[in-house]
Amino acid sequence: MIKEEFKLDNQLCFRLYTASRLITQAYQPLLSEQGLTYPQYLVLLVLWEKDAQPVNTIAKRLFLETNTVTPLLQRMEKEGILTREKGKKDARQRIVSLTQKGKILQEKLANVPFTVGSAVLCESVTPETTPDLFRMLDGMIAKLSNHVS
Amino acid sequence: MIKEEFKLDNQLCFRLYTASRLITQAYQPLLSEQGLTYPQYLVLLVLWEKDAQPVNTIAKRLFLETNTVTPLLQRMEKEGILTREKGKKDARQRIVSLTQKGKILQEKLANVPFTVGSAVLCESVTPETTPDLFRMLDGMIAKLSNHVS
DNA sequence: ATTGTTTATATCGTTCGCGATGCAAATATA
DNA sequence: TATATTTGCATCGCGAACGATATAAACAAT
Repeated sequence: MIKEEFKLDNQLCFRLYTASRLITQAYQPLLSEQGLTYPQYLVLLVLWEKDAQPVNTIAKRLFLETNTVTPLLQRMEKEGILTREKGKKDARQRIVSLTQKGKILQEKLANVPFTVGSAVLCESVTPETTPDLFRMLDGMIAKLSNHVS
Repeated sequence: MIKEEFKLDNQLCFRLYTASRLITQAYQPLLSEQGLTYPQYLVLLVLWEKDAQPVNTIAKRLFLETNTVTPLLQRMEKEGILTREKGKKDARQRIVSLTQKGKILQEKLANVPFTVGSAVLCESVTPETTPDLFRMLDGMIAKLSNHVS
């Protein structure tokens, strides 16, 4: 018999990995209407909160490396969603700013959070239980991201 | 001011996406010692539980598409971890079986679940709270995977 | 038996995610 | 000021994920 700790049904990571992929799939049809992918949507969330940020700041906010974010931003620039301008104070930086098209996308995607939200709600995930879920995920993220840096 | 539902800190999916990536990163150094990636490790978990399964069964167990799993299995076959033999009853199927090398990997990775487990435990994720976490993730996975299929 | 449909995999192209590496600007140090 | 180090970003290569498509075997219906 296989050891308990190797059973797939006992794996936290597999659950997170699967849940993450399946929710992303729930976003996909809504986002692709606007020609977006999920990671690109995350970049938009960051920039809608605060426009004109350097690459590094965006990457850190998303817990990603710059070598992941740079090509992603390049694709979005090619789509006319944002601009990447050389920093004036620090010429090494690239300041990423939304274009008008990028700003307007927020309105076109207004229904996305609600649509996806309702696709997730179930017996065990309700408005009452999500604070607990958020706490646990935030705790893990804090622990794991500190361990690295 | 940005709408609440677009704030990154209110996003469930972003938390899952981040937690999933960060835990996978915790596995990475342990797995790469044996030349494995995390998805390859998941395939091993499936096969250690039950050897000699067709591609489709493995894919379904992992909530993945066969066009993701096939190249993954091909790489593992090249590494001598498993074999992919044409099915005898049904020649369309490819029966995936562990080699001796693949079976022995379980012993070489014996410490992985514990190492990663302790990297995740924190104030809000404890042996007492993980059943709740599992329930919520399982609920979401069930809801989302039914909606698709 | 012929034709059509379904099923099990495989192939291809695009987009991440990230380690490794490179380069130029900024900063620190001698 | 000259040199060394650090920092910010880009490039490259590989391994997933996945949509679209292809191919061959199994099965169904004339």
